Amino acid sequence: MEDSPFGLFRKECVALITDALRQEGLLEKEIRLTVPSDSAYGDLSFSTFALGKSAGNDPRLIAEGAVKRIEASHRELVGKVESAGGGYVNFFIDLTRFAELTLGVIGEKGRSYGLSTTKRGSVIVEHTSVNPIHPIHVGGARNAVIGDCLSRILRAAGREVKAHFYIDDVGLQVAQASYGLGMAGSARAKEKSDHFIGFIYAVTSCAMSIKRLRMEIEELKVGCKDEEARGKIGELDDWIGAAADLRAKDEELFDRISDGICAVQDPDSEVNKLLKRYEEKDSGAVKLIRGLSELALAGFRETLDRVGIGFDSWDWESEITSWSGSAEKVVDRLAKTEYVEVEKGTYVLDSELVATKLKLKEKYGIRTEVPPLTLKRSDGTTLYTTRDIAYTLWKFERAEEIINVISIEQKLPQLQLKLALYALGEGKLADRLVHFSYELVHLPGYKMSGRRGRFIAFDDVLSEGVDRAFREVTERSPHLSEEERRRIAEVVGIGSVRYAMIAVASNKPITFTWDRVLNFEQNSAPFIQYAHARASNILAKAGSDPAKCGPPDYSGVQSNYEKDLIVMLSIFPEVVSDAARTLKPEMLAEFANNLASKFNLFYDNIPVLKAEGGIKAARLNLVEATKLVIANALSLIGIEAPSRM
RNA sequence: GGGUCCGUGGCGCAGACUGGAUAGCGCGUCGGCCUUCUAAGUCGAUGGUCGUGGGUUCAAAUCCCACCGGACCCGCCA
Repeated sequence: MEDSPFGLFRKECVALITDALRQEGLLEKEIRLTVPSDSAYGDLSFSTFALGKSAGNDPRLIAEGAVKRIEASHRELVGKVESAGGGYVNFFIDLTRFAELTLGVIGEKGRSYGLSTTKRGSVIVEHTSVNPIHPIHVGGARNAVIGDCLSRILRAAGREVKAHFYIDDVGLQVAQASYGLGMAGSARAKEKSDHFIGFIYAVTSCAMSIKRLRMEIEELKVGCKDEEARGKIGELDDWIGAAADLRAKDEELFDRISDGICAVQDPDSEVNKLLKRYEEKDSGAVKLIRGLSELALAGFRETLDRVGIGFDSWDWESEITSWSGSAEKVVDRLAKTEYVEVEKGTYVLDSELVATKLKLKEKYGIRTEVPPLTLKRSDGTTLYTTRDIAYTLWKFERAEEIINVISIEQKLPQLQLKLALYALGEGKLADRLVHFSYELVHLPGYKMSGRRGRFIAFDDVLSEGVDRAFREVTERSPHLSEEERRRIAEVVGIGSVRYAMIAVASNKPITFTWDRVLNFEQNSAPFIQYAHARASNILAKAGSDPAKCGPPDYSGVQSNYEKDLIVMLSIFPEVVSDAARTLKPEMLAEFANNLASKFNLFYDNIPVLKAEGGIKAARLNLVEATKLVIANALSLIGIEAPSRM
């Protein structure tokens, strides 16, 4: 790994403490330095408590001895060294040299500062992959933003990344929506096409659920099972409520689909037949289902383009898994193993047997029985996870590692997928398959449900964000042209949504509220963008020829404001590699926010344009470097950095 | 019922992988700062037994166990 400026300082500290301890006859095999809780304790520190414990010495004496040795050694970036706290060796940066080094490296590398130059192997990041039956809602938005940020960060860390969108057009839901679309006749989209499909799907699933529940309730009443019937009636009420909301949006279209479904004896079996025909590539089914999927995808592309999310590959499930026969082949291969049973015409993988026989329970932290996985329906069609096994093999022909960004709800099927790979003798692939799971986005008061048409669409969040940003920029910068205010509003509004989606750790649920997502104050994209705009403004006012200030004098850059800023800039490459290693895109958001915060303190306390000569030159370099690193950090989370706001 | 994840001031979060010095930040509330590089900023005040109880350790928000609370999963859906 190439060294960040801070990494060089760390290396020097490690070398100094190693040498000192060796001279004292106390060598630790691994030196671990920590960043102190307070900068009064230095920039890195070493704790001698553990050494004191194992060597039976007083930690304080060890620390004091080490400091004496280090003080006598040659130092480059390390300035002062102190012992403190009864067992710490605290290292302080020599700011003049460190500023020169850090700002020199940033100036030299420019936009590539923070990016790794080492190539580190290929990886497919599969993300978003929203079913083409409704628009991308806020839950899918979280997936899309996380996946896109992961792709950007891994790419920055030297991985050869391909972003893939898996189009699940062989799913039952798509068949259902397509069945409804068939009933809609000549109705065409008046709105964005994926929103239109979302409406069709919700109406269809409502109508079908209501019909099914009514029949089930009848049967239960005939059988005198009143208790169960009451439960179903509650469910039915919920669907009827959803249906009423949908009907209010477009009565004519609603009635056409709803009446159509009422007239059919068994719509569920009709949907299943449609799906079967699609898997068999029947041309009528293909036309209908592909037509619907394309409509939805056109909408997705529009939305994703707007937020700067692009894909290297759009993978049709039908082509890769069903029509190519690869899913069928997976079933055949698995059927030959001892793990698959044929029950009532279905193929079932005994996941539990795979886990126990191949001793995978401990590896995957499984403490209970793993439920079996049905591979094929009794009508011969395949199930999602089965096709996903085939798709996974397909992806492994194209990359060494796979990261699937899929919500936590699919934890079990993702585990079963790995177990299935092991059953196939492809355990090595399973080990290079990562399920990057993230928690759901909840709505306050009700549960999101595409089937009921109850969700908040990503498009609506973006529009609202941009509208609010436009009002904000108009109020603050009325002198800018409308065109420029529109452009800034787009960057700021969308940035704030992206930031909100990425800033919370992915294993924590988010409760969606407009004010939280569209926050323009601290800990938000606009806050960071604003710091960037301020830095840009200083540079613009400084003019194009900073060289006339003379050579930079870094000995004049000694305040804590400047120091904190420089240290922050110097750790950026480490933040990128840590975020890539631990798959934590939120680290970039946090870093950018902290950097902006440090810059604001510097901005309010340290004059730049009014400084003179070499000091002015040094500060201008610092501002330039800050502007650059903010932009670099933001670009890794897909947020643009405007120069005016 | 079983499993997984989460629980940090009134609200929203960071810190937990890799234990270390006084637990950080934002919002909110109250009070300041624009004749000085854009106030989407900033300063001060307010507010926390880090869910509870044990354990390990020189040292626990962090590791282990139990319990409580919430979310999610346990389909011939995805």
